[in-house]
Amino acid sequence: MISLVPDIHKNHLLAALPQAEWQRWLPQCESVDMPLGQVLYESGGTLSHVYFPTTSIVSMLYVMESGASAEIAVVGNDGLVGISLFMGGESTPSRAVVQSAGAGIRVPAQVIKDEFNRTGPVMHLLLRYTQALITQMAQTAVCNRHHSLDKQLCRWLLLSLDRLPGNQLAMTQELIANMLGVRREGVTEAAQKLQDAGLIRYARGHITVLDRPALESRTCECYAVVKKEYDRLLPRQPAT
Amino acid sequence: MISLVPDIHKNHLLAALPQAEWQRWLPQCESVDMPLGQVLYESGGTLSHVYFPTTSIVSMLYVMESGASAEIAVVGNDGLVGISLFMGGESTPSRAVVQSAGAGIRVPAQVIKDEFNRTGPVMHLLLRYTQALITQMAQTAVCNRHHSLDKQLCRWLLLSLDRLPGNQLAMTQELIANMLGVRREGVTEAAQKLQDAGLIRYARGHITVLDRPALESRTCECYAVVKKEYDRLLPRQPAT
DNA sequence: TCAGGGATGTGCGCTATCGAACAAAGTCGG
DNA sequence: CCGACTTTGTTCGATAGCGCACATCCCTGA
Repeated sequence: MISLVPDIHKNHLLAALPQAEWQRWLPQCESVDMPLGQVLYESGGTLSHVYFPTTSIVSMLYVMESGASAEIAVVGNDGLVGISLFMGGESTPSRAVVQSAGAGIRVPAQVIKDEFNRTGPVMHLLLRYTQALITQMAQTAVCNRHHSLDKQLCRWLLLSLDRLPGNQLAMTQELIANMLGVRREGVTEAAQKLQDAGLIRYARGHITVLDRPALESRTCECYAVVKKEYDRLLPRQPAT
Repeated sequence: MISLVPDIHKNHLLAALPQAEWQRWLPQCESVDMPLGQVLYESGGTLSHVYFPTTSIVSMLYVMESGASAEIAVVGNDGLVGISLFMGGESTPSRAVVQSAGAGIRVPAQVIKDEFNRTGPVMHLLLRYTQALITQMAQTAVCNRHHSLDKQLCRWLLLSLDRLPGNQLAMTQELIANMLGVRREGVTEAAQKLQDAGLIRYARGHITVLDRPALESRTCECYAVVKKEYDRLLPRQPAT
């Protein structure tokens, strides 16, 4: 019953599967609301479901003993949250938090494990997605090391934008600072530069991107590396 | 013929496999020398073999347009180089370089793919290893963001040491700087502190760790997080 | 309509790290 | 044993980002 989960094609990963595949587990899918700040899982915790965001964004972030945090990767309508279920580890030392409110589709953990273990197209798609995620994490490490906050903010905006419909995102500077692992004031300053240059407009937790190409020209190479790898590993034409 | 590749048990990943598994592809294994600086694969390049280091260490690093570099993960006798082969991407945007000369075992790409596709214990072990590697990369990102060079150097020394036999490593400060993505002078300074404190001794490319516990107490939480996750995902008792 | 609180703006001293230039010491081949 | 090269040590000014304190602004709800 596709009517049960009309959003299923809004998640690129699900959309990329041959019908025959996802129709099998469609009955197990469930549309869920994902409010800002919701913690999908805690560091070291077990996962009851896998989440496929459709109009939301989820951050994988690591929270240190000191309370400081850093984003490791971002997942939106291009992917899924909970790879450790099929990778075999069952948990990870990071936390998954809804960073931009919206909707998603969730599937019970056992269902995704069973699908994975059929070792067919689903497995290979999930593995390719995992590799794309690995690239994102690797590039985050590089970017954290070498690039200025200004550039990192551009990268972050673009990565988020790519994973949402539209050119807006609801996000305070405070939250962005937590993701990037920097001070809120630093984000204020960097965002101001972008606003002064006419690339974005923001007000009290709402950011609108006005000039995306300019944003791309201001970011570091990291954004392009990640995007290219996602496009390579997960082409958007529907399989079949 | 185990005599062909006597070192096979020196790689923990291989050692963790049930005999029945690796005996199947043992004939395809090949002991190789891995000299310092050898590039196992280039960013975006294809892999002809998968490498299981035994007494060597391999760094996955990303080299930026500017020439600056940063290590993403380190692989030693605990793992393998070339996960993209079975993850389905065939390549990655990073480079794999031998960081500490030694030996390893290599297996033709097709063999590892075939083994993986049997979807048995080999596959699950490789996936769990991949998840451990993911944790390492994630923690690298966090560490790059928040921790001082001093602490990062300790983490790096410990991670390297864990992946080598003995308590020595052959490594110039210049090379370490490339891995950490910092200036060589910074490494000199940090290493001096450690030497003054009697934790290590180094001379022209040779580092001896004298007081490992002290090193562990000086490092950041990142080391323990990674180690714990490796131990959890890849317990050392031989399977079967 | 007014108070309260969330969100953003600003200034200031501080520190880690950078970039560059150069010195000293150890190693190796001839 | 000598010279060239590699490796390590030192200094100095520049700078990005930090931590803190506080000002301002604007939305919301009573």
